[in-house]
Amino acid sequence: MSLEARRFDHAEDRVPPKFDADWSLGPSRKASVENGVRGRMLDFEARRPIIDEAEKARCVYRIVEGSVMISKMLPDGRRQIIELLGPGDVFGITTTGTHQSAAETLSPCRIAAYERALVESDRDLQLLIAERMKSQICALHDHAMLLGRKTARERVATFIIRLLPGRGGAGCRGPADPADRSAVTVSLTRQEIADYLGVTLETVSRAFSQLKREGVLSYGRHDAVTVTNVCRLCRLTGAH
Amino acid sequence: MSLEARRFDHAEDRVPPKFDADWSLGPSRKASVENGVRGRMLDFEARRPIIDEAEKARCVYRIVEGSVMISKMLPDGRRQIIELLGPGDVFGITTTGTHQSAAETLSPCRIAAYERALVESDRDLQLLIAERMKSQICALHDHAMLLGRKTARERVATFIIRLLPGRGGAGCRGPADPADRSAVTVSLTRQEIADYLGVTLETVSRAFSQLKREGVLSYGRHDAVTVTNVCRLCRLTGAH
DNA sequence: CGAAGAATTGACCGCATTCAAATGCGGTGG
DNA sequence: CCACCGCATTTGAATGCGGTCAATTCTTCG
Repeated sequence: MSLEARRFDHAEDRVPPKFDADWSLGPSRKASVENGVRGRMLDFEARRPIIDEAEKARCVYRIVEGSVMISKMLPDGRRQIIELLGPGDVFGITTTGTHQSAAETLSPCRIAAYERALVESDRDLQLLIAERMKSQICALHDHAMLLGRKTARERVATFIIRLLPGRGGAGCRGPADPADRSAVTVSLTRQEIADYLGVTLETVSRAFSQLKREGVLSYGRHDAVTVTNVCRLCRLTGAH
Repeated sequence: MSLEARRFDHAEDRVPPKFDADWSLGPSRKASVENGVRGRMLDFEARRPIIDEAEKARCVYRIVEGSVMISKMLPDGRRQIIELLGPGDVFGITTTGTHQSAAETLSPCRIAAYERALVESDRDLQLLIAERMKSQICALHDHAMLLGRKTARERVATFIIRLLPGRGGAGCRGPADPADRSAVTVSLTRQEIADYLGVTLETVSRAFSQLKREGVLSYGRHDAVTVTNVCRLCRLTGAH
């Protein structure tokens, strides 16, 4: 159970997003929204706020490129990172007129912003968004299991496995290659990983160190990790 | 962090659902799906499994009446209850062809089951489902915050507040009525509450007892709780 | 009334948090 | 190139919240 009340405010170095006027509203086309994107296109640098918690909800957003984190804070400063999103994922969805969580870029991003009115009038867009919501719901389910029932070690193992595209899920059945290595870039700080996994940054650091000591991971720079034994890591996630 | 590996199998007393042949497929009508419900109508008694984890996904479900819990289990028996759902909520959504979580009724239920093929061909239905997915995503976000960052006491307080319809959210600003009581029925066992909140049943029990001792709650039978002081309880949730 | 299951309560333990200090790394300017 | 600074990370030691194990009480139901 985490009680740390450390405060976070990246907000002080807030910068207005530089966005191209690349938007083509026009009459609703039947054609896929994938290609000719309606709505504004926004470009952000890494670590820029996109949505503030409690901000008035104007748009729904869809990531074209880059990664974004969605988070919430309690009044005393405890933060939980709710989702880590990548290309295709949507955010800024709310049932009230107000956003209930904050969004911030983790890497340079290209993001499509759809006015709420536009979304409401465009069924193709609604379905595009709905489709992606489904997979995000599944991810939220998995994450609830992690947050509610997994040990710190299992959380970290699960986190790293998720960074390996295509591994850990359906691809990781049985003890495949014993000496099976794979490099990943961890673009989050220990604090952010901790806030995502519902533990403290010290606990995350200890888990990384232990996995390194045990020969499951190896890394020099903190963000360039090599998973030395994918299958062993997989068995540490609690899910297998 | 929870490590208990108690096993749950309500499944042994499985009973085939008695469902009326109340379905009216017919050609897709523009009219709201709310009234003339397409798809099968199923009736369940309380505590009946609807979906098994890892079951092949045939249908998407929508609750007409009653309440349902969605859960997941780790191989060693740790269980997490992911969502508690009521009328209007949808479940059985998955991106793969397989369900990734189990569903079980908590009360007698009337549930609409839509064949996946039907859903894919019916845009009105897709939008109806999408609309509800939005609010469920928001609930999942809130729950992630609870699971990741709140203390046991705060979790229980939050849980009880959520049972009070219309309270705790937008309705609970400022110290309103000081002596403000409200009765609720807790239809979950302590074990289920625990699995929902990511703690043990003993911890839930202790939290209830403490709240009772402090005069925030009062109850004789375990499931008929009166919140003696709603606002005080609200302040214990960590969200205010 | 008695049995079975749920809930409560107590005692002890352990994992993760908390507090604190040391180390490592990247950037900046002399 | 190196010294220095700021920040993230690592590591250590102590504390405490919630988990675990176990015994008791309460409730329901046959």
